[in-house]
Amino acid sequence: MSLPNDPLDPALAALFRPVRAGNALEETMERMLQAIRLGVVPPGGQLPPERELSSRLGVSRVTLREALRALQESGHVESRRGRYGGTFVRVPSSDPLPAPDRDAIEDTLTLRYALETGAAELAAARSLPPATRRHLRGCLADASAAGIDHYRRTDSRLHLAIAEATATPSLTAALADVRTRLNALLAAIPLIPANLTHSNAQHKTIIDAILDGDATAARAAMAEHLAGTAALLRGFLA
Amino acid sequence: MSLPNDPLDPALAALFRPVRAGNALEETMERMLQAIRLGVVPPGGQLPPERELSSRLGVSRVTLREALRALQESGHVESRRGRYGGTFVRVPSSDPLPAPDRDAIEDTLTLRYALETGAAELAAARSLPPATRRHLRGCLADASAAGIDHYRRTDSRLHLAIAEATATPSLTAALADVRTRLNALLAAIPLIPANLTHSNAQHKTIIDAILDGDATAARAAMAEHLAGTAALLRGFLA
DNA sequence: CTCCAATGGATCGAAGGCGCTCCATTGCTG
DNA sequence: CAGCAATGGAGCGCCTTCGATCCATTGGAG
Repeated sequence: MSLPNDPLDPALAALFRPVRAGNALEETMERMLQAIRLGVVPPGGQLPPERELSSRLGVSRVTLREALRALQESGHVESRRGRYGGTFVRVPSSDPLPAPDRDAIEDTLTLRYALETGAAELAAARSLPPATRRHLRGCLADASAAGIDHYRRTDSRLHLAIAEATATPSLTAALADVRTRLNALLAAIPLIPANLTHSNAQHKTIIDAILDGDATAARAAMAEHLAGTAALLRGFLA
Repeated sequence: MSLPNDPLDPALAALFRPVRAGNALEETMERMLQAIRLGVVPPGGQLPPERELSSRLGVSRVTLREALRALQESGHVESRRGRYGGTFVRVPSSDPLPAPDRDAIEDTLTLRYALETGAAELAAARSLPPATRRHLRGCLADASAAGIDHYRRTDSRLHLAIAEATATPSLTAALADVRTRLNALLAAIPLIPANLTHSNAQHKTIIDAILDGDATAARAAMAEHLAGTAALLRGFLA
């Protein structure tokens, strides 16, 4: 009649995980940093007005402003008052991220594999509207043209664009999360020009397959692309 | 220098989504209901002690107890005091779930496709420990033996077991979430014996492929299995 | 029979977060 | 040059949630 609660069924552990990601303030800061680090809001770019942001994040304006004030003091953003004022992203900001442990690395890489290969396949299987096709090509061009400074930001945007192409908000959100975790890992290893060239070629293969509507090829190309990054990370962080 | 915030970049929407799932109390209730509905804690089974649960859920005991009291009044659980007391799951409880809209259906089914096919492939690609192999066979047998009353619970457990077999906590958690959303959809359509037989055959194919270590076959079998459910749902809820 | 350990039950003060309202600044518009 | 609109800045009272502590109940252990 009673369960063996000692080793605790892994299914239970999955369901009885923490309900809230902790402090609302910290979580808000984390989100804003995500947007900056992923390059979704580029350096110099303007964040949405506080009233809109707080509403989107489901957080009071008071809390949002506390988060923004902290980011201001840490030099990530800058606020200007008055009409046509706003909050702006300041620097490319190379913040040191905490080094994750081995289990967390495998967890991140495995979840990433499932989500990104799935997204690539699904994007290829859909009939993409012209605007989406343009966006994909644009992100690909940006990533190819990016020097070492902007590479990871444009790379993140390209991968996010693929997720968006599936028109599945949950999938995009999940992938944005895992991407943030991945960037935390990538921050700990050097960016080698040879890898960059290699990645660009793979990106082109992936996007071509998606635009061609070849789901199998898109999945395979993505899998190969991810394997490269995964091997690199395991090598540096093992 | 400023962003086109009007239609709002979908990537921004993905990042600037709500920080907290709302009320801590409601979220806690939802989690407990998940555990009950997914059959992770079977009818008559005992929940972990309040102190442990509140700690796992990252919620104060006060809040957890409020949630439990609500579930008690709705007849889902029952509490007994004293040593060897505890909180126990009461009935199979057929609660009516709110009907989701069309976009939510596609969102759920698409995310599910990405996660479940990924999980099947990854589980097959791993070298599974004996205990995991046994667990998979056990869940398969339970689902096959289950009558119409217990089918969806055992089915949920089987799919969760596949996710657990990947040894990737994030993936298991994500899949548990999407499964809950799926069950909300399934609750709105009838369970047809013919589908049940068909599903059981597909389950066997999937598990066999996983135990054989045939990743490609596992993915394909899972994709076919999901297509059946998806078509059924689209048919009934379109 | 007594004690004890494990569980649920209850209360209180402190902190976090929210909704609301009003203020301050700025630059375009007429 | 005066007004206005859009933005950031700041304060107040309320509700939720938390952490800690103590109480109540129960059944086995000694």
